[in-house]
Amino acid sequence: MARRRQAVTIKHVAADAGVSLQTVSRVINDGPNVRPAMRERVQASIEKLGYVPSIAAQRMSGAKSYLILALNDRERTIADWRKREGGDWVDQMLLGGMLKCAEYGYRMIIELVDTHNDHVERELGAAIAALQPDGVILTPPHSENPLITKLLAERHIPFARIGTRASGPGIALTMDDQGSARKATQHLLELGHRRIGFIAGPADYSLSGRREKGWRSEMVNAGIDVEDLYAVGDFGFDSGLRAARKLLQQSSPPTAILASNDQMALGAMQVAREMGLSIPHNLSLISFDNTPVVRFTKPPLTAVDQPIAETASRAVELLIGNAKAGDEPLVIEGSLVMRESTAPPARPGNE
Amino acid sequence: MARRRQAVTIKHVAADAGVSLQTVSRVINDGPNVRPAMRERVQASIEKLGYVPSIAAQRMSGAKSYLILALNDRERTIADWRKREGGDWVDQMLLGGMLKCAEYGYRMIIELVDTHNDHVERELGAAIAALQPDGVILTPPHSENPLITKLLAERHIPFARIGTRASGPGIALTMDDQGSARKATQHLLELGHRRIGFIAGPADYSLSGRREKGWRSEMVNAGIDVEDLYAVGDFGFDSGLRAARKLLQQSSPPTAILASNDQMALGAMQVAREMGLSIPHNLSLISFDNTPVVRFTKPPLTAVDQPIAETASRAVELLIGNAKAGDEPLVIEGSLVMRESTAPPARPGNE
DNA sequence: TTGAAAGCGCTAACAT
DNA sequence: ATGTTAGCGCTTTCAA
Repeated sequence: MARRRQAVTIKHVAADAGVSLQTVSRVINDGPNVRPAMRERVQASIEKLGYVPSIAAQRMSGAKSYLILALNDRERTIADWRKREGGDWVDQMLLGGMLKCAEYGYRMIIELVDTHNDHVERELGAAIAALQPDGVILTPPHSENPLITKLLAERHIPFARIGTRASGPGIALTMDDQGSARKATQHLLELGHRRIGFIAGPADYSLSGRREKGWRSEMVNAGIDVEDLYAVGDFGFDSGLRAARKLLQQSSPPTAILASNDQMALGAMQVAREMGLSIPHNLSLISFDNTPVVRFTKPPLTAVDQPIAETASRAVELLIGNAKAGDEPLVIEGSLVMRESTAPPARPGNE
Repeated sequence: MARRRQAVTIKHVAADAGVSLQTVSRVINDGPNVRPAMRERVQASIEKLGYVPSIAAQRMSGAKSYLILALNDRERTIADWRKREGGDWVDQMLLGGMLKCAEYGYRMIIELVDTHNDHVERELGAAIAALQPDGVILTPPHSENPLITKLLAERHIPFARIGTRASGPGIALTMDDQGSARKATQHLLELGHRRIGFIAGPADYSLSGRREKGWRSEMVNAGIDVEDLYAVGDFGFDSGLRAARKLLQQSSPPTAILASNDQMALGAMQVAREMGLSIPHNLSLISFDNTPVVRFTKPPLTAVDQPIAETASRAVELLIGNAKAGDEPLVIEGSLVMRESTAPPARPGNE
């Protein structure tokens, strides 16, 4: 194991520029009290020698680590990767978060941690001790795990909680699930649908509740009785199958369905096909998430886009401190991406 | 900026266990010359205090950084993420690489670098200086960029080159493109196809050549003239469209097509649909890569699976040094995933 | 088998 | 405005 040393250190630069270490350090960190001439001379040496500060050394002397930890649920993430169903949550996090990190000289490290685990604290504690990140991004369901938020708060590590409105320490960011659900429901309403079914996500995700609430409130606003229009799934394809059957195999079935995620929508699609219902002619369908797969179904699905990249990007900015966090949760609006799975109901006003 | 210190350091452990720093260090690193009793005592203190060594400090004193850098092409990766077409290269790298890293206490950091850039060396040099990774994983097209391999070799940083057979410094790993192409072609041959078209990838990817070679050699073996059965694309959907048209709009079109990646296969599918050719009845289709999207097409595509996760995992093992690298490139075999896009030709023996 | 001392590259605190 | 000193947490000499 060759003992590898830094090729060119602050010392080399100092020697080359004929100044003290401290002056070089000041230049690197944009510190005050350096004459422009001096600054330039040092900068020139830095360029010449191709000097880049060692993060490890910077960290050692109490400065920043330039590391942001993105915490994802271990079990779920690995399962998604293995299934290869096209979910791109992690990619979008990287797209938004990692690129924003890079802008400021930070790196993003993905860390997988089990929420349903006695040793969350141990696992997370170990990651923090080893890496000493300058900030942590929590994704659901970690965002609402008190064990995690407590630990982070105690250690005074800045953190962002994505996908939650719950108050508490840390910066809360939400993708406006409720508003998006309203938009989707409105769209269906405007097309003339009255019986709009809803497939909810599992209760242990708070966003499931918010999506449901958005749908429900629009329905109530429109004066529509919501009875028999509600089903629950677990975000999996099979649960979408079951939920859609329940909704569609009744005497007066919905003419449109809003599914709380893409996989359940795929399940609903399958049921429609089995029942000989053509989409969008006999059944309109809108899904949540807008993962890649909805572009390739027949027909392509109208879907609520979750602005994951944008949200991750904002989270990083907030953590790094180049943006100010308010007291209220930061709401990043999603959008409804129109494709070909929605149309007016076949028999307007049917019931 | 609160000057954050390590919560529990090696000193605390030493004090708690009543031994010297050095002894604790030996225990942490499984060093020699520690009596079992001593080791246990120290271990107990470590557990009790929840001590985890600081990577920064370890790195500072010349030890490992426990960081593996995974280098991906910036432009291509970002474009893929933005397109959201379901490519999951990065995810599979993480699945294989990151999990393997975790097994040994390492972390994997994804780094995006432009290959077609005068300052590749600068960019990479900066990342290395800042992070001081213990190993680097190169993905195409970096794997064959001499600027990069040279830099890494000079600095004596262990690195793996994925997707190349080229000799040179570093560990070469390939996913057996040629063998996979042979398998796919054989499968088509066994089904009774003779006129098997091939859509090649762009020439600047060496794997394009290997895939082509596999197809060509099987065809020659079977005594089939390959004329008019070959087209080239650039891995994009549109190029698949063009290539398929060229292949299919001739007097004696192929009864089967092997496309060098999924997106081009999608293009071919579209052309078939336009021409009223049903898959697999009138045209058999096999694609390379097996990204998520091929599960959702109609019909689902038979595809060559690229074992990215497995390859990344092996690369990490080799880099960390828990496996020995041979001189020859390590070949990780892909597999043909059977779905519904292949069948015997409509009129057996047609030409 | 154990411990003490030196130093890794850098920055904060304190001179000058 | 610049330089000097001390120390971060750890590992590697070297000494006992």
